[in-house]
Amino acid sequence: MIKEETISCFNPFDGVMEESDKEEELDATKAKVEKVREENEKLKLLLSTILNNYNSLQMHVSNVLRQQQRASMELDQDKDNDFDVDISLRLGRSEQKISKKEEKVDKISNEKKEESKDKRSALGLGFQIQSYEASKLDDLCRQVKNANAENKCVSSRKDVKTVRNENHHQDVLEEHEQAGLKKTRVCVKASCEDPSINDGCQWRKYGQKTAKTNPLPRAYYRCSMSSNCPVRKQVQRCGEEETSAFMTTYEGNHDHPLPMEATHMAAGTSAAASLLQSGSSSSSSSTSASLSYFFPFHHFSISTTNSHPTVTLDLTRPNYPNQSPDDYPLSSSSFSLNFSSPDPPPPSSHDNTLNFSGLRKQAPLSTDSLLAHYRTRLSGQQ
DNA sequence: CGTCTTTGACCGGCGC
DNA sequence: GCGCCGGTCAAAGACG
Repeated sequence: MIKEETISCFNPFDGVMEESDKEEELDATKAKVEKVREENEKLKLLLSTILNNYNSLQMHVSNVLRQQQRASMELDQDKDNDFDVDISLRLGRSEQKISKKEEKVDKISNEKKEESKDKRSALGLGFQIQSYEASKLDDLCRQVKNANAENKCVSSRKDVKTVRNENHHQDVLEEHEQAGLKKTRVCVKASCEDPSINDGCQWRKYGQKTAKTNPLPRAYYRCSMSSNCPVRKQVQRCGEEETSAFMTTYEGNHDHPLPMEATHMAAGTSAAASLLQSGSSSSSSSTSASLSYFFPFHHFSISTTNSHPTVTLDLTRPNYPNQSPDDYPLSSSSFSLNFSSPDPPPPSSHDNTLNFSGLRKQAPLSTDSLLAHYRTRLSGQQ
């Protein structure tokens, strides 16, 4: 190579020129190489920064998971101790013994949860954060319970006994019945493509009727997760114009454990039922705030129709008053329902209606989306 | 074959 | 007492 160059530079005139050209070329190439090296260093630095960020995020996620595990363990203990207390319409866990069949159902639902967890994220944040939030919900349930207890203490001696009684939710039900009131109902109005909204439970349809007041048929379902579960629900379209909105009415107490997806709704509806039980006087800030926590962006009201004390939760009607971002629930976007329709419902024909305002605004950037964001950046850089 | 849905019949509460 | 109406039952059919 050098020899060839020497030979080619044999011409004394051209040789000087070519030599200086070559040197310039060499310098330019060296400069280019240097630039590329610098860019390479920069890219390396950027990559290491991203990797550091990713690692720290992973650390954060693992911390969250650890906290969640601790919280869910406490949640289980609390459920065993006092979650069953105080709530008349309890769609959640009960004290009754679980049959083998129900255990099987529970196992299956847990397996399904694992599957869906994997689908949501490789790190499984969706489900984990739900259960982390569940511990918070449990705390709020206790707040509702305490608020109810305070109200009861004020009202009468008999009620004081009732509050102290472990099964006082049964007493409250009896009081309702004595007063001519039937079982507590919780209506949930939701926008949904499919009337059989995914509320975490398995339902078996046992009837359909066209009510006089509404030309659209009303479907009757009973819970099929347990053979003796007394919980019923009715599903009815809200009107011809709002074909995507359904009113789902829940009635009764589950006698079996529920999957986590169902306990979210159950905790909220239980809070609603507790609010009802404590009477119209319970429009205290704590109880309404608790309901706002369970159904953060939506409108809810209490009414009594045909002797049925009813809490109506309107998930089609956003309610976004002012609030600080610190008040965001951790994973409000994990709710299983589809809140697509912003249309307000027709004015309620119910009487004795108390309205409460939700306290929370928009869902924060979830950890899932944060991870997705980082993954996109990583894949783009590498 | 088991499970679920459909649908007409039936029952009980309520108002007149 | 009667009729209306909401809710439930249960047989038959559909479906996987």
